[in-house]
Amino acid sequence: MCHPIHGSCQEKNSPSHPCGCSEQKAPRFLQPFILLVLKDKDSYGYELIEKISEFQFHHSPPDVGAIYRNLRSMEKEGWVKSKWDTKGSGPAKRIYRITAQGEEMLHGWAITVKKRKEALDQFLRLYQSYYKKREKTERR
Amino acid sequence: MCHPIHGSCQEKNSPSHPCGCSEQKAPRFLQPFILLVLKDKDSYGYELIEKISEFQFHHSPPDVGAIYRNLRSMEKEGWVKSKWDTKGSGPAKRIYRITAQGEEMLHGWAITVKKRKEALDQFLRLYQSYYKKREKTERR
DNA sequence: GCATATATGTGTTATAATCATAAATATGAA
DNA sequence: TTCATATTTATGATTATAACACATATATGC
Repeated sequence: MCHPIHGSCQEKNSPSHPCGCSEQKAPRFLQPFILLVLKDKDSYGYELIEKISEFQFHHSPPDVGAIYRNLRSMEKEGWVKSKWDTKGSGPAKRIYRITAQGEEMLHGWAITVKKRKEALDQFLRLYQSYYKKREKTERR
Repeated sequence: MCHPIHGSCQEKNSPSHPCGCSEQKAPRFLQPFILLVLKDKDSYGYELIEKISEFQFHHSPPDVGAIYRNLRSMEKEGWVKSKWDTKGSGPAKRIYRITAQGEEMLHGWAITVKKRKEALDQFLRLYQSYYKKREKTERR
């Protein structure tokens, strides 16, 4: 198996593993979404949950635990770094910023995401050739 | 949680669950690919592995165990049905055919796949707006 | 007979998702 | 000033899934 955040990935620098994640069999995409949101602007767990929900990738908001655990392990791997923000109202926030390494990771993820998207396109084209635009009319 | 092949899906007929799978959080797509291939032509485990590999959805062929276990549970659910084929050379093949229920399932999957694809498009558009076509030049 | 290709399966472990809960801090209301 | 609520971070436990490894059976060609 090969998932960088859990450190079990062999041959991280092989040509087929541009970022250590591109060749995963069945990745979920919480990590790259976190990285992409952070690329735009430093943020923290609670806010990330809201922002990622807007992506409609996750019909329901991503799991709270998953967000925090991912952030921590991503920090351990060096893709992001955090500092406490005690300013502002409410409890202190742990603000995350994407690192240079994290951006490298994001580039790798982009390749993975693109491949996946193309496969889904291929699926949909074939599907539509079998059932001409069925889903337009028969949506319950 | 909601994955039909493992039978843990609550409220299968709710409006947000058109096929019992459309609202999954992070589905992998082996099942719909199997169904789509079967829609084209009856097939069996070993052949499905080859055909699905060609989809380049799975950079490496799908797990052998996953294929057979999925086929068995899909049959239990009624999406496909099988019969032994002893004709031809080599060991007997268990030939699968998609059922009417299976096609309903496939329609639901198509909605899921489309949503997922759109989210990935959204990811890629944002990504490319941050790094103008970086992956074209900096591919290692 | 024996290696090999084809074909179907099972067992186990590693990883990830999900659900439940805890705990701390500020805010506003009673 | 106490109490409920919103915000924020976090952990524990359970289940689901993926990945890897292995086992079995049948034909085919040497």
